[in-house]
Amino acid sequence: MTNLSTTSDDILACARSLIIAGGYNGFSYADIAEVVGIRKASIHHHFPSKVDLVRTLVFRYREEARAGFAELERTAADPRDQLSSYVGYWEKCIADASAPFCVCALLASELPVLPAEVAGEVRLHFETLSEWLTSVFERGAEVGIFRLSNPPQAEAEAFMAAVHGGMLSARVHDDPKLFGMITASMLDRLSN
Amino acid sequence: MTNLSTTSDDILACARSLIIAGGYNGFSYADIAEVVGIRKASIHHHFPSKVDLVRTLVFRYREEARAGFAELERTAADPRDQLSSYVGYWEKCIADASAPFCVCALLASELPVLPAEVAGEVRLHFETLSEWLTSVFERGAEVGIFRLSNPPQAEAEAFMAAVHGGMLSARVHDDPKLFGMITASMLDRLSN
DNA sequence: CGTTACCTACCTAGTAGTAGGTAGCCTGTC
DNA sequence: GACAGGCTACCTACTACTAGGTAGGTAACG
Repeated sequence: MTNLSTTSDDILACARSLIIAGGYNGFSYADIAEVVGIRKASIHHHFPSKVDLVRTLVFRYREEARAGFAELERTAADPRDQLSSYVGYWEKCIADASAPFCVCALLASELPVLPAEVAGEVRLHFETLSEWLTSVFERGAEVGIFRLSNPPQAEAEAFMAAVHGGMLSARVHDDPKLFGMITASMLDRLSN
Repeated sequence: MTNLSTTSDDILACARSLIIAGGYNGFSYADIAEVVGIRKASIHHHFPSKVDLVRTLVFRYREEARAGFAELERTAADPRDQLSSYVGYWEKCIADASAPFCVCALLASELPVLPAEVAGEVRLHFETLSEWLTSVFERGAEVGIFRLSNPPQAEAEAFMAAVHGGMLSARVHDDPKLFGMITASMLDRLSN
């Protein structure tokens, strides 16, 4: 049991799901206060400003993602396995509605109106993600598991784009399986 | 010269670019008023509520898109040409920053917090788009121009997802060429 | 004379954020 | 062991400002 209060974690978790639903301007301190069961002013005690809150939130998200990639490097058997574990993770998040969208993908869409500090964190996540995917595609091509018609970086970027666009399509059609269909189609082509 | 005032068109055009930048909750009547050079209250004369404004805007956007697809059906030589004209259109919009994001893709990301009327319009656009893309892929497969490893619908959805995700990546990296790289990678695979 | 397009002036509700207070809990010191 | 000081986590009550929206007036025009 940690000696740190769980309230700030509750605030972060709540803010995360509110951002996933409607982005940076889609929620307020009042919304969080109601869900967490705390007064608006008390949130300012934990996070002086909204920028502090969201910057912290994205920073943690980024660290979690990085840890997830490291975990996949250790556990997954080969590049193909790594990719399908990655999309499988998202399929689960979308299907059980626990996190039906990537926080950073959502924030990225409103990047021009985001406070600079938040925008910077979002950009860093995209770099982390595209670097990891590129390394996976490179390894897959080297080992001969993937047959790529384009440079690994281009394939990785296209794959990443399809994942983010897939989240969007699944949201619009309110159909988690659509995400699976799209990512499966992307994975299929890697060895044909 | 049309006998309709141009002010309401100015308002719509302004709102469109504001939505492209930051979504539904990312702009206000005050923002529009300042750009168009009119008072806030005067916008309510043309569009009683924000929902009216955005619903109208998305409806027109949807009609424009539909007209664009019809145009491509008439002018483009074959399915491959249609797809590359489609992505070429977006490449231009992104490169000259005239409309660096699809209005409906952006609104779709905040779908859960969107007013129902607007959400409905957005969903209709996605249907229009995925139906057209599916028909293009079907025709391409029939004629033998495309060699698909998955059903046309799955390929169309993956293509559409990559286009939307590509806009996101181009925005994050502030690099219009990234969109071209991603879509080129998608097009390449259709005949390999 | 009615309609259109705009205006000023306003309203209510909500926004992020602040000031200042209180209750509980450690911790160091006599 | 008692107690003072400081710290954390919360509170009520507020500020300044912005949001979308309204009431009612005016000037131009067919």
